Amino acid sequence: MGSGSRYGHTDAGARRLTSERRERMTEQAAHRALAHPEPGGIRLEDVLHALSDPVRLGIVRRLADAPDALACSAFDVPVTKSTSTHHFRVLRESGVVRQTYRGTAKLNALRRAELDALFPGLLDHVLAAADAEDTRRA
Amino acid sequence: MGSGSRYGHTDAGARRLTSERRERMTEQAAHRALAHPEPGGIRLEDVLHALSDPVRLGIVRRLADAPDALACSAFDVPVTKSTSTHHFRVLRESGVVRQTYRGTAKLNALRRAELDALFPGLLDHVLAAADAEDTRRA
DNA sequence: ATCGTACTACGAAGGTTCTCGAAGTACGAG
DNA sequence: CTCGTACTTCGAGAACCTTCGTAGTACGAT
Repeated sequence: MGSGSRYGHTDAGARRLTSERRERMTEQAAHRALAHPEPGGIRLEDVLHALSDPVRLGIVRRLADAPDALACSAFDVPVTKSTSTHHFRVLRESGVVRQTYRGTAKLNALRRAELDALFPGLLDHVLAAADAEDTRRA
Repeated sequence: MGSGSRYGHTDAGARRLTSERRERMTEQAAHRALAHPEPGGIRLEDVLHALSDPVRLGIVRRLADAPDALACSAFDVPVTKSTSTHHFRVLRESGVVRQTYRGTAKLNALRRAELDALFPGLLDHVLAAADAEDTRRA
């Protein structure tokens, strides 16, 4: 999980996610390993970026209310399967969720404890803010 | 400040900022009015998106430490003037900062009270998270 | 009136993101 | 083994973001 440069010509520009595109599914499934950032490699800006998309924020909110990990198919997202895959990957690579295979399903769990250790209260307040916005607009 | 569609073919896609590009500087300066979203029009996703850029987060952090409003030129951002203008506009249009003219300067102030009313504790926790990340990496 | 400082608008480049459809792989059930 | 379900990869398109340089406007001071 190196850091890829992004946007523009200067080194001071934003840096965000890297993808492990070169790892084919065959191999991924073989050793059942999905690349996750270590806690120390989780960056605030990536987390905020991940949460700034309505589809992904919806996924995270749903996940926060679930007692257990959920398969990708358990979410009612307004996009196709392939787009859904993309969003789950962004969430995983930013460190927001942890994904594990289980049979044909891929389980998703919020990395609550790790995020709380890094950024105390942040996730809860974002979730509360999302709820507050819902209430306000209702 | 309508909402423009963004990305892709479906209506379910993300929606974010609109720009008031058509207002020329002449007119802006004339009636000294910059478009700001009303408190009710501030959206969580826009705020998170605004804060997910390192340049903008830096601006917001500096602003949070300042007792008074600061001119754009008071910030030591690693980009050119025109790029800086862009970032300040994103911050303004997302509702994070309030901008007012004063002579040739444009003063920037965090919309703390309004943001706290909408999303209690969110801004403080993002700022704290940014500090925590700094500390951790030092 | 002229000058300098502060900020803006415009046009463009280059990369990223979100989206889709079609085809493919992995796994468990029958 | 074959089938169905779950998820992925690939290829593509459109919109968007960040960045820049150049040229321009606004305001205060000289």
